[in-house]
Amino acid sequence: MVLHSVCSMSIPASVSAESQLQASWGPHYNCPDVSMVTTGYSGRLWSQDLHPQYWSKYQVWQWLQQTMDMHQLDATSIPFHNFDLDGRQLCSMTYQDFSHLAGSVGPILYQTLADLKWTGQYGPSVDTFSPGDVKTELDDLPCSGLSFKEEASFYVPPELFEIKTPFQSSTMMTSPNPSSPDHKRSHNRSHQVKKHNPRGTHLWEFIRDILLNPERNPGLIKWEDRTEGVFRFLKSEAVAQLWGKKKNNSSMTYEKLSRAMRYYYKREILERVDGRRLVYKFGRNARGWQETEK
DNA sequence: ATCTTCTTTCCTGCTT
DNA sequence: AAAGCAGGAAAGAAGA
Repeated sequence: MVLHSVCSMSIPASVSAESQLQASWGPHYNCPDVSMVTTGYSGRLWSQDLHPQYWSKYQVWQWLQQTMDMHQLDATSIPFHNFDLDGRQLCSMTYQDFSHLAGSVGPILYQTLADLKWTGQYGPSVDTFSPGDVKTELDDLPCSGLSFKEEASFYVPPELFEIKTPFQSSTMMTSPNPSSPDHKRSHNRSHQVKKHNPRGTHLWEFIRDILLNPERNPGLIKWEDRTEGVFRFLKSEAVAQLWGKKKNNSSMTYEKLSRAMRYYYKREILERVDGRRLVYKFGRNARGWQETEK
């Protein structure tokens, strides 16, 4: 039980390239501490006695993470990099600023911070802003509350590039380098997200997010028909490796990944595309891939 | 403790 | 022949 790792957002001087690759920027991916925080939450979630005004950037991020967690929101639905702010800057943000920077989650963050500023703890906002206020049932899927542009603007499959965001550093510290199958199993699903998406990013979301970031998708997957949601794997094994890396499973292959993909047919997250190798199509239950969500 | 969900792993057979 | 597809079966991991 370690709260230290939670978002040990301080960036250690020696973060290996490998660990960077394993990291991701959101709890969505493996920020183990998140659930710890949730678990340990007992009325007063925020342990800092400091007024928000005096928070460091690190503390701002901690607060962000915990707030998302508390509201059972997927942390991928906000661009953490937009919150590279210290407490003073955070406190000077208006309601509109929050909405602008965090989309549909903005009001929740604004309200939560407002409560915190005036009461020093999480108060009525928890009830005032239930997740249902900003989420629909279908919103259980990450990013679904945002438009394509919004999500594409901030989601960055961390494995695909080496830019280190502050949040990445927090997660990378806690990701052991897997070397054995046993190891991989014991660590990969620890806590990524919560109730509505308990195991963190699903495979189809991982695929979707690669597709939504063509500028950082080095020819792994491409759209065949953007409006119809048809896409094709260009480097099937590379995608599998990335998926494996994300799950701390070094033995992932496209064969196994594709089996998981085929299970999506039944759930209508994917539709079959007959006769075409490596081609899939998003189904009616896949969310967040459309340019303009219906 | 048990159930459920979402994979992961392995497999056989088929198709391209 | 190799790679990919289809889908059954079993099991693991973790949340409810």
